[in-house]
Amino acid sequence: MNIKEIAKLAKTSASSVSRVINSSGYVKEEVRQRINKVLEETGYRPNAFAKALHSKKSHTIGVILPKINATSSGECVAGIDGFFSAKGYSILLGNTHHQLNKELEFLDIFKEKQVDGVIFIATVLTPEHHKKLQKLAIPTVIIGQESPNNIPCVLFDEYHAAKEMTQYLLTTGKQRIAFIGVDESDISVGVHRRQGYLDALREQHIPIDEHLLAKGDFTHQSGFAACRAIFEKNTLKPDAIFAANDKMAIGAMNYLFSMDLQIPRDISVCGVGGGTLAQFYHPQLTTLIYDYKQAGIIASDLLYRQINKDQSESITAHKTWVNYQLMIGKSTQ
Amino acid sequence: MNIKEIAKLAKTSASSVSRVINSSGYVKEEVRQRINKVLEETGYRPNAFAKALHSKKSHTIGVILPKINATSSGECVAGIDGFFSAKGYSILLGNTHHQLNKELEFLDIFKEKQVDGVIFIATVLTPEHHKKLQKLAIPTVIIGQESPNNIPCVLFDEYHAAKEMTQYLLTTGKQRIAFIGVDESDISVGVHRRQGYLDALREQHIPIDEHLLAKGDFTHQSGFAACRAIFEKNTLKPDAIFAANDKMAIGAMNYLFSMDLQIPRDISVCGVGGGTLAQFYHPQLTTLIYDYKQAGIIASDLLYRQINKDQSESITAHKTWVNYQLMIGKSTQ
DNA sequence: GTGAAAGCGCTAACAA
DNA sequence: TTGTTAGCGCTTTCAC
Repeated sequence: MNIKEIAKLAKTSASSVSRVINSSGYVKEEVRQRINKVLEETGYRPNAFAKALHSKKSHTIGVILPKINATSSGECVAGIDGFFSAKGYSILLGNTHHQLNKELEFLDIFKEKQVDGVIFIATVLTPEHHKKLQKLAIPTVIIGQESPNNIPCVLFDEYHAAKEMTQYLLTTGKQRIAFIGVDESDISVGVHRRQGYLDALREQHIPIDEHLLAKGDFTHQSGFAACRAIFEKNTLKPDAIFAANDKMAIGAMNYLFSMDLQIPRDISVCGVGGGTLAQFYHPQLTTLIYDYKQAGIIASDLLYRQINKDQSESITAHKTWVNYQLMIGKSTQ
Repeated sequence: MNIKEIAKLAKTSASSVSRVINSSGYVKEEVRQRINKVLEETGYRPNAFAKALHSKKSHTIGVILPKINATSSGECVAGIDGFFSAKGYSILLGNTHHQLNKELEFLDIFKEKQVDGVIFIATVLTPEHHKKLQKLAIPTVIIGQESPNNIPCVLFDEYHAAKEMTQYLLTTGKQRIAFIGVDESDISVGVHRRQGYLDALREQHIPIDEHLLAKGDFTHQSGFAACRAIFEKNTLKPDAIFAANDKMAIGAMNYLFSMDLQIPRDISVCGVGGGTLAQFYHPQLTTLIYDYKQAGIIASDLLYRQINKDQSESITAHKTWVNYQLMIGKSTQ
């Protein structure tokens, strides 16, 4: 069913039908009613492709993310979707399963599908990414990593958050704080969070003990393993564990439970994230809350303005920071 | 950059460029190389709209779901995405935030955007849904609810799963098993899970005590509240609590902890879901595991076959069941 | 082997 | 007010 057939049924021309659908231009009331009736009866929907082909607007936003079935991504997408669906845009999903080449592929697909903008929930940004992003010339916003080109990005203040968490642990009297981080290729988490931890210790003149540092890969299992490694390596056990995310913190706790240690009586544990896992765990996990949904909304707003920027608009800042919040639970004391 | 410009740069015609891009028809090797070179240099991507306008295929699948930032939906989408992105399709997201009218809206949008198929992760299906689905005439698969039209659906065997869980609780010697369900408008969860529970009790000739039945709305808070209501209403306390999902189970546990009860020593608790929350909770939650990702994959496969059905293909069954698995944790004994 | 031309469904400029 | 017409970028006959 196309616009011409509708026109024929309503005994008028395609243009008039178009005018009625888009409420543009004049159509005599009588004709308008005839057209509306046919529209109603047929349940006709204009073909978005033909429309987009003409308008060069797809009203679609591409979202690239590492893992859709992860809390942070899910929240982010919820925020993006909330913002954009209210504005009449749809979300095209690009789930990379943490494969870098997939990210580049999706940028190509999105280009083909003529998305009006791209939101990139990034983990690792290679020079190749930058080249491609530059070449694409589609409005883009990055969440979670800095970009060297001046693509706007929405960032979590990992450094200060981790520092504040460490400082908090220090104020509770902890002296041997272990840190479970991730690989440095992830700048935000692997580098900045660890640096915040290190600097907090340094400022209190607490020597860094390399044996208290371990690495995981975001999973419970790796948190469990990292915690075990730390315990087996140190005769002088840690009195607190700071994991770079909640899942690893909970993995660590599960190791501690298996060793019959009580939390927080024997040892404090904290993480980063602040999802339902942390909130409803028992004991409730002390964590840093990042509002991922909010990040999604902020990114959407930045993107939307880029897409509809009027000439006079002043240049927006390239970096926007999302606030964090230290949530003190029952897993530290 | 369009195909004509490419043609001009390669000193040939649009047709030949098209032939090279789609490897259809003959092109002299020399010309082919010239074209490929230009393609390479320009990073040209054909406009998917123009293509789709012609082929009537968008290579896009619309997915409608109640809440993207929920474990089950996220897993489902991950499964769908895994299947379809391998086949060269993209996913268009329709996040309804549990608003029924949004579901209908998305069906319209998807129709406009010419999706090749729709996967509907359903919560509640009204007659209006059926009417619309029928009218759309787009290949569709429903996950999680039955459809009266013969739209293929992927179902979780809620009834037998709930029954088996209840039977398990009975074998552990429990006599007063409370049930925290949800509203009956959700047939799968609200009706079938409860029915499984009720029938398991009936078969053991255990009288149903209305005071042991409560309702929540899937949230932790409602699980907490429902559990409190049950405790306050009954002088003879329950010895087990079966919640219709894990979140409510954990809400219930948190109430029990607040009453200084020990789990499972004083009371058993179990849920349905089997995500990370259940798996890594302490004590590990006894639960029914549904493989949502698998459901997504199965649904995708059904949809894919519908889309590319060859005339001779035998009619597929309308209902496909996804297996469940009883995971016995440490929250019951 | 190749290019000109028609057409996919829609919008917008233009003429009536 | 209305209808005719010319594209949007691509694919696909159909002549050459």
